[in-house]
Amino acid sequence: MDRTDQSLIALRRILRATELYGRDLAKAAGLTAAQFRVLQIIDETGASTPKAIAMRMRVSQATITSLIDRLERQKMIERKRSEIDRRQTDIIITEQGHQTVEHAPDALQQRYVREFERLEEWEQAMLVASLERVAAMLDAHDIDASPVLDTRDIRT
Amino acid sequence: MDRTDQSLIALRRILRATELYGRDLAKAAGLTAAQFRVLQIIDETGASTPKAIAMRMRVSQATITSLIDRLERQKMIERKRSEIDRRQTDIIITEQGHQTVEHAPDALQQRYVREFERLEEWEQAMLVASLERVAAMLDAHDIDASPVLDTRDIRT
DNA sequence: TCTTGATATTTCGATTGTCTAACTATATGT
DNA sequence: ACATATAGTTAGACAATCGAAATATCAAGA
Repeated sequence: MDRTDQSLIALRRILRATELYGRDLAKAAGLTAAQFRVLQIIDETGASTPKAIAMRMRVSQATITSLIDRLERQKMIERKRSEIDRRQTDIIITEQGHQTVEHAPDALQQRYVREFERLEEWEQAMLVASLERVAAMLDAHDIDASPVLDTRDIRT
Repeated sequence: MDRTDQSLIALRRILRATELYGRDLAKAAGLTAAQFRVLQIIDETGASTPKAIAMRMRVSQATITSLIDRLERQKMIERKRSEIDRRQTDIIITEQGHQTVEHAPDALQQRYVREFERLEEWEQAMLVASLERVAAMLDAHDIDASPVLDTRDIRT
Protein backbone atom coordinates (compact mmCIF):
# COMPACT_ATOMS: atom_id res chain seq x y z
CA MET A 1 0.00 0.00 0.00
CA ASP A 2 1.41 3.38 -0.88
CA ARG A 3 1.62 6.46 1.27
CA THR A 4 -1.34 8.13 -0.34
CA ASP A 5 -3.59 5.26 0.68
CA GLN A 6 -2.09 5.19 4.14
CA SER A 7 -2.82 8.86 4.60
CA LEU A 8 -6.38 8.46 3.36
CA ILE A 9 -7.03 5.59 5.72
CA ALA A 10 -5.68 7.55 8.65
CA LEU A 11 -7.81 10.52 7.66
CA ARG A 12 -10.89 8.34 7.56
CA ARG A 13 -10.13 6.96 10.98
CA ILE A 14 -9.94 10.51 12.29
CA LEU A 15 -13.17 11.50 10.59
CA ARG A 16 -14.97 8.41 11.80
CA ALA A 17 -13.83 8.71 15.40
CA THR A 18 -14.87 12.33 15.64
CA GLU A 19 -18.18 11.89 13.90
CA LEU A 20 -19.22 8.96 16.03
CA TYR A 21 -18.08 10.70 19.14
CA GLY A 22 -19.94 13.88 18.30
CA ARG A 23 -23.27 12.10 18.54
CA ASP A 24 -22.50 10.63 21.94
CA LEU A 25 -21.26 13.94 23.24
CA ALA A 26 -24.45 15.72 22.30
CA LYS A 27 -26.56 12.92 23.67
CA ALA A 28 -24.71 13.06 26.98
CA ALA A 29 -25.57 16.75 27.11
CA GLY A 30 -29.22 15.93 26.47
CA LEU A 31 -29.19 17.47 23.00
CA THR A 32 -28.89 16.35 19.42
CA ALA A 33 -25.66 16.89 17.51
CA ALA A 34 -27.06 19.79 15.51
CA GLN A 35 -28.45 21.49 18.60
CA PHE A 36 -25.17 21.08 20.40
CA ARG A 37 -23.24 22.62 17.52
CA VAL A 38 -25.52 25.64 17.53
CA LEU A 39 -25.13 26.01 21.26
CA GLN A 40 -21.35 25.83 20.95
CA ILE A 41 -21.34 28.58 18.36
CA ILE A 42 -23.47 30.84 20.51
CA ASP A 43 -21.41 30.03 23.57
CA GLU A 44 -18.20 31.12 21.88
CA THR A 45 -19.12 34.76 22.13
CA GLY A 46 -22.18 34.62 24.36
CA ALA A 47 -24.51 35.83 21.62
CA SER A 48 -25.09 35.59 17.89
CA THR A 49 -27.83 35.94 15.29
CA PRO A 50 -29.69 33.32 13.23
CA LYS A 51 -28.17 34.71 10.07
CA ALA A 52 -24.62 34.41 11.37
CA ILE A 53 -25.17 30.90 12.66
CA ALA A 54 -26.72 29.82 9.38
CA MET A 55 -23.76 31.10 7.39
CA ARG A 56 -21.32 29.54 9.77
CA MET A 57 -22.95 26.12 9.63
CA ARG A 58 -23.87 26.53 5.96
CA VAL A 59 -27.49 25.64 6.40
CA SER A 60 -30.56 27.72 5.65
CA GLN A 61 -31.93 30.26 8.07
CA ALA A 62 -35.10 28.23 8.33
CA THR A 63 -33.12 25.35 9.75
CA ILE A 64 -31.60 27.58 12.37
CA THR A 65 -35.00 28.92 13.33
CA SER A 66 -36.19 25.43 14.21
CA LEU A 67 -33.02 24.52 16.07
CA ILE A 68 -33.26 27.73 18.03
CA ASP A 69 -36.90 27.03 18.80
CA ARG A 70 -35.87 23.78 20.45
CA LEU A 71 -32.97 25.29 22.34
CA GLU A 72 -35.22 28.07 23.56
CA ARG A 73 -37.80 25.59 24.82
CA GLN A 74 -35.03 23.90 26.76
CA LYS A 75 -33.97 27.26 28.21
CA MET A 76 -30.49 26.96 26.74
CA ILE A 77 -30.79 30.28 24.91
CA GLU A 78 -33.03 33.33 24.77
CA ARG A 79 -34.24 35.43 21.87
CA LYS A 80 -34.00 39.17 22.14
CA ARG A 81 -34.87 41.77 19.54
CA SER A 82 -31.78 43.69 18.48
CA GLU A 83 -31.80 47.35 19.52
CA ILE A 84 -29.69 48.56 16.64
CA ASP A 85 -31.39 46.72 13.80
CA ARG A 86 -34.84 45.60 14.74
CA ARG A 87 -34.96 43.03 11.94
CA GLN A 88 -32.33 41.06 13.78
CA THR A 89 -32.78 38.72 16.70
CA ASP A 90 -29.97 38.37 19.16
CA ILE A 91 -29.57 34.85 20.39
CA ILE A 92 -28.22 34.95 23.90
CA ILE A 93 -26.94 31.96 25.77
CA THR A 94 -28.38 31.33 29.22
CA GLU A 95 -26.38 30.30 32.23
CA GLN A 96 -27.77 26.83 31.83
CA GLY A 97 -26.75 26.75 28.19
CA HIS A 98 -23.26 27.82 29.03
CA GLN A 99 -22.98 25.22 31.75
CA THR A 100 -24.17 22.56 29.33
CA VAL A 101 -21.44 23.35 26.82
CA GLU A 102 -18.83 23.82 29.51
CA HIS A 103 -19.51 20.59 31.29
CA ALA A 104 -20.24 18.34 28.35
CA PRO A 105 -18.08 15.32 29.00
CA ASP A 106 -15.99 15.66 25.88
CA ALA A 107 -13.96 12.58 26.60
CA LEU A 108 -12.62 12.41 23.09
CA GLN A 109 -11.19 15.88 23.09
CA GLN A 110 -10.00 15.50 26.66
CA ARG A 111 -8.14 12.37 25.79
CA TYR A 112 -6.69 13.97 22.70
CA VAL A 113 -5.52 17.00 24.63
CA ARG A 114 -4.08 14.85 27.37
CA GLU A 115 -2.15 12.69 24.97
CA PHE A 116 -1.05 15.59 22.83
CA GLU A 117 0.40 17.38 25.81
CA ARG A 118 2.38 14.32 26.80
CA LEU A 119 4.26 14.37 23.49
CA GLU A 120 7.76 15.72 23.05
CA GLU A 121 8.06 19.29 21.85
CA TRP A 122 9.35 18.29 18.44
CA GLU A 123 6.55 15.83 17.95
CA GLN A 124 3.89 18.37 18.84
CA ALA A 125 5.43 20.73 16.33
CA MET A 126 5.41 18.03 13.69
CA LEU A 127 1.77 17.23 14.29
CA VAL A 128 0.72 20.85 14.10
CA ALA A 129 2.65 21.35 10.87
CA SER A 130 1.20 18.20 9.38
CA LEU A 131 -2.38 18.90 10.36
CA GLU A 132 -2.17 22.42 9.06
CA ARG A 133 -0.73 21.13 5.82
CA VAL A 134 -3.58 18.67 5.41
CA ALA A 135 -6.17 21.25 6.37
CA ALA A 136 -4.78 23.58 3.73
CA MET A 137 -4.92 20.83 1.14
CA LEU A 138 -8.54 20.17 1.97
CA ASP A 139 -10.03 23.60 2.41
CA ALA A 140 -7.68 25.69 0.33
CA HIS A 141 -10.15 26.42 -2.42
CA ASP A 142 -12.97 27.02 -0.09
CA ILE A 143 -12.66 30.73 -0.56
CA ASP A 144 -16.26 31.52 0.29
CA ALA A 145 -15.90 29.95 3.69
CA SER A 146 -16.72 31.77 6.85
CA PRO A 147 -14.20 34.54 7.36
CA VAL A 148 -14.26 33.77 11.04
CA LEU A 149 -11.67 31.22 11.96
CA ASP A 150 -13.41 28.26 13.44
CA THR A 151 -12.16 28.23 16.99
CA ARG A 152 -15.26 26.83 18.57
CA ASP A 153 -14.76 25.02 21.85
CA ILE A 154 -11.02 25.14 21.82
CA ARG A 155 -9.61 23.48 24.91
CA THR A 156 -11.60 21.50 27.34
CA MET B 1 -1.83 30.36 21.23
CA ASP B 2 -0.25 27.08 22.19
CA ARG B 3 0.34 24.05 20.07
CA THR B 4 -2.60 22.14 21.48
CA ASP B 5 -4.97 24.84 20.33
CA GLN B 6 -3.28 25.04 16.96
CA SER B 7 -3.68 21.32 16.45
CA LEU B 8 -7.33 21.45 17.46
CA ILE B 9 -8.03 24.28 15.07
CA ALA B 10 -6.37 22.43 12.22
CA LEU B 11 -8.34 19.31 13.07
CA ARG B 12 -11.56 21.27 13.00
CA ARG B 13 -10.68 22.72 9.62
CA ILE B 14 -10.17 19.20 8.33
CA LEU B 15 -13.43 18.00 9.83
CA ARG B 16 -15.34 20.97 8.52
CA ALA B 17 -13.97 20.76 5.00
CA THR B 18 -14.74 17.08 4.68
CA GLU B 19 -18.18 17.33 6.21
CA LEU B 20 -19.27 20.19 4.00
CA TYR B 21 -17.83 18.48 0.98
CA GLY B 22 -19.56 15.21 1.73
CA ARG B 23 -22.96 16.81 1.24
CA ASP B 24 -22.03 18.23 -2.15
CA LEU B 25 -20.50 14.98 -3.29
CA ALA B 26 -23.64 13.01 -2.54
CA LYS B 27 -25.82 15.65 -4.12
CA ALA B 28 -23.73 15.53 -7.29
CA ALA B 29 -24.34 11.80 -7.39
CA GLY B 30 -28.08 12.38 -7.01
CA LEU B 31 -28.18 10.91 -3.51
CA THR B 32 -28.21 12.11 0.06
CA ALA B 33 -25.08 11.85 2.17
CA ALA B 34 -26.42 8.90 4.15
CA GLN B 35 -27.48 7.06 1.03
CA PHE B 36 -24.11 7.62 -0.57
CA ARG B 37 -22.29 6.27 2.46
CA VAL B 38 -24.36 3.12 2.41
CA LEU B 39 -23.71 2.68 -1.29
CA GLN B 40 -19.97 3.10 -0.76
CA ILE B 41 -19.97 0.43 1.92
CA ILE B 42 -21.81 -2.02 -0.29
CA ASP B 43 -19.61 -1.17 -3.23
CA GLU B 44 -16.47 -2.02 -1.31
CA THR B 45 -17.17 -5.72 -1.48
CA GLY B 46 -20.07 -5.83 -3.89
CA ALA B 47 -22.49 -7.11 -1.28
CA SER B 48 -23.35 -6.81 2.40
CA THR B 49 -26.23 -7.24 4.82
CA PRO B 50 -28.35 -4.69 6.68
CA LYS B 51 -26.94 -5.88 9.99
CA ALA B 52 -23.33 -5.41 8.87
CA ILE B 53 -24.02 -1.99 7.43
CA ALA B 54 -25.84 -0.89 10.58
CA MET B 55 -22.92 -1.95 12.78
CA ARG B 56 -20.44 -0.32 10.50
CA MET B 57 -22.28 2.99 10.44
CA ARG B 58 -23.43 2.62 14.03
CA VAL B 59 -27.03 3.33 13.33
CA SER B 60 -30.02 1.13 14.00
CA GLN B 61 -31.09 -1.55 11.58
CA ALA B 62 -34.37 0.25 11.08
CA THR B 63 -32.46 3.19 9.66
CA ILE B 64 -30.64 0.96 7.21
CA THR B 65 -33.88 -0.62 6.10
CA SER B 66 -35.24 2.74 5.03
CA LEU B 67 -32.01 3.80 3.34
CA ILE B 68 -31.92 0.52 1.46
CA ASP B 69 -35.54 1.00 0.45
CA ARG B 70 -34.62 4.25 -1.22
CA LEU B 71 -31.50 2.88 -2.89
CA GLU B 72 -33.48 -0.07 -4.16
CA ARG B 73 -36.13 2.20 -5.66
CA GLN B 74 -33.34 4.01 -7.47
CA LYS B 75 -31.97 0.70 -8.76
CA MET B 76 -28.64 1.24 -7.05
CA ILE B 77 -28.85 -2.03 -5.16
CA GLU B 78 -30.92 -5.21 -5.06
CA ARG B 79 -32.20 -7.28 -2.18
CA LYS B 80 -31.73 -11.02 -2.28
CA ARG B 81 -32.62 -13.59 0.34
CA SER B 82 -29.51 -15.28 1.69
CA GLU B 83 -29.25 -18.95 0.77
CA ILE B 84 -27.24 -19.95 3.81
CA ASP B 85 -29.21 -18.12 6.48
CA ARG B 86 -32.65 -17.25 5.30
CA ARG B 87 -33.10 -14.63 7.99
CA GLN B 88 -30.52 -12.54 6.24
CA THR B 89 -30.92 -10.32 3.22
CA ASP B 90 -27.97 -9.90 0.91
CA ILE B 91 -27.70 -6.39 -0.42
CA ILE B 92 -26.09 -6.51 -3.84
CA ILE B 93 -24.87 -3.51 -5.73
CA THR B 94 -26.10 -3.06 -9.28
CA GLU B 95 -23.96 -1.98 -12.17
CA GLN B 96 -25.59 1.42 -11.96
CA GLY B 97 -24.82 1.66 -8.27
CA HIS B 98 -21.22 0.78 -8.85
CA GLN B 99 -20.91 3.34 -11.63
CA THR B 100 -22.43 5.97 -9.38
CA VAL B 101 -19.84 5.43 -6.69
CA GLU B 102 -17.02 5.06 -9.19
CA HIS B 103 -17.78 8.22 -11.06
CA ALA B 104 -18.84 10.47 -8.24
CA PRO B 105 -16.84 13.61 -8.81
CA ASP B 106 -14.97 13.54 -5.53
CA ALA B 107 -13.13 16.75 -6.19
CA LEU B 108 -12.04 17.07 -2.60
CA GLN B 109 -10.32 13.72 -2.48
CA GLN B 110 -8.95 14.17 -5.97
CA ARG B 111 -7.38 17.44 -5.01
CA TYR B 112 -6.02 15.96 -1.84
CA VAL B 113 -4.48 13.02 -3.67
CA ARG B 114 -3.04 15.29 -6.35
CA GLU B 115 -1.44 17.59 -3.83
CA PHE B 116 -0.26 14.79 -1.62
CA GLU B 117 1.52 13.12 -4.49
CA ARG B 118 3.31 16.32 -5.38
CA LEU B 119 4.98 16.42 -1.96
CA GLU B 120 8.54 15.35 -1.28
CA GLU B 121 9.05 11.82 -0.05
CA TRP B 122 10.03 12.90 3.42
CA GLU B 123 7.02 15.15 3.71
CA GLN B 124 4.64 12.39 2.68
CA ALA B 125 6.20 10.16 5.29
CA MET B 126 5.81 12.84 7.91
CA LEU B 127 2.15 13.37 7.08
CA VAL B 128 1.39 9.67 7.22
CA ALA B 129 3.15 9.31 10.55
CA SER B 130 1.36 12.35 11.95
CA LEU B 131 -2.09 11.38 10.74
CA GLU B 132 -1.69 7.88 12.07
CA ARG B 133 -0.55 9.27 15.39
CA VAL B 134 -3.61 11.50 15.62
CA ALA B 135 -5.93 8.73 14.51
CA ALA B 136 -4.53 6.50 17.22
CA MET B 137 -5.04 9.22 19.80
CA LEU B 138 -8.65 9.62 18.73
CA ASP B 139 -9.87 6.11 18.16
CA ALA B 140 -7.53 4.13 20.37
CA HIS B 141 -10.16 3.21 22.92
CA ASP B 142 -12.78 2.49 20.36
CA ILE B 143 -12.28 -1.20 20.79
CA ASP B 144 -15.75 -2.20 19.68
CA ALA B 145 -15.24 -0.56 16.31
CA SER B 146 -15.68 -2.43 13.10
CA PRO B 147 -12.94 -5.01 12.78
CA VAL B 148 -12.83 -4.28 9.09
CA LEU B 149 -10.36 -1.55 8.30
CA ASP B 150 -12.19 1.28 6.71
CA THR B 151 -10.72 1.41 3.24
CA ARG B 152 -13.81 2.61 1.49
CA ASP B 153 -13.16 4.47 -1.73
CA ILE B 154 -9.43 4.56 -1.39
CA ARG B 155 -7.89 6.30 -4.38
CA THR B 156 -9.88 8.06 -6.96
C1' DT C 1 -39.15 -33.70 17.14
C1' DC C 2 -40.97 -29.87 19.78
C1' DT C 3 -40.04 -26.01 22.41
C1' DT C 4 -37.71 -22.12 23.67
C1' DG C 5 -34.75 -18.49 23.12
C1' DA C 6 -31.80 -15.85 20.06
C1' DT C 7 -31.07 -13.36 15.66
C1' DA C 8 -32.12 -10.72 11.09
C1' DT C 9 -35.15 -7.90 9.10
C1' DT C 10 -39.14 -5.11 8.50
C1' DT C 11 -42.99 -2.20 9.95
C1' DC C 12 -44.96 1.53 12.54
C1' DG C 13 -45.14 5.84 14.72
C1' DA C 14 -42.64 9.62 16.39
C1' DT C 15 -39.08 13.30 16.45
C1' DT C 16 -35.56 15.95 14.29
C1' DG C 17 -32.95 18.24 10.58
C1' DT C 18 -33.26 20.09 6.35
C1' DC C 19 -34.98 22.52 2.32
C1' DT C 20 -37.73 26.06 -0.62
C1' DA C 21 -41.21 29.37 -1.05
C1' DA C 22 -44.07 32.66 0.87
C1' DC C 23 -44.86 36.11 4.37
C1' DT C 24 -43.87 40.01 7.86
C1' DA C 25 -41.29 43.58 9.61
C1' DT C 26 -37.62 46.64 9.22
C1' DA C 27 -33.96 49.20 6.86
C1' DT C 28 -31.92 51.98 3.14
C1' DG C 29 -31.15 54.59 -1.04
C1' DT C 30 -32.80 57.80 -4.35
C1' DA D 1 -42.20 58.36 0.08
C1' DC D 2 -41.52 54.45 -2.62
C1' DA D 3 -38.95 50.59 -4.21
C1' DT D 4 -35.88 47.26 -3.06
C1' DA D 5 -33.15 44.60 -0.02
C1' DT D 6 -32.47 42.11 4.33
C1' DA D 7 -33.60 39.30 8.83
C1' DG D 8 -36.48 36.27 10.59
C1' DT D 9 -40.43 33.18 10.79
C1' DT D 10 -43.96 30.13 9.00
C1' DA D 11 -45.75 26.39 6.26
C1' DG D 12 -45.33 22.27 3.90
C1' DA D 13 -42.49 18.77 2.32
C1' DC D 14 -39.04 14.91 2.58
C1' DA D 15 -35.22 12.33 4.67
C1' DA D 16 -32.69 10.30 8.64
C1' DT D 17 -33.13 8.49 12.77
C1' DC D 18 -34.90 5.94 16.72
C1' DG D 19 -37.39 2.38 19.78
C1' DA D 20 -40.82 -0.99 20.07
C1' DA D 21 -43.43 -4.49 18.10
C1' DA D 22 -44.12 -7.98 14.57
C1' DT D 23 -42.38 -11.78 11.50
C1' DA D 24 -39.45 -15.30 9.99
C1' DT D 25 -35.72 -18.19 10.73
C1' DC D 26 -32.14 -20.54 13.20
C1' DA D 27 -30.05 -23.33 16.92
C1' DA D 28 -29.71 -25.85 21.09
C1' DG D 29 -31.67 -28.87 24.28
C1' DA D 30 -35.27 -32.14 26.46
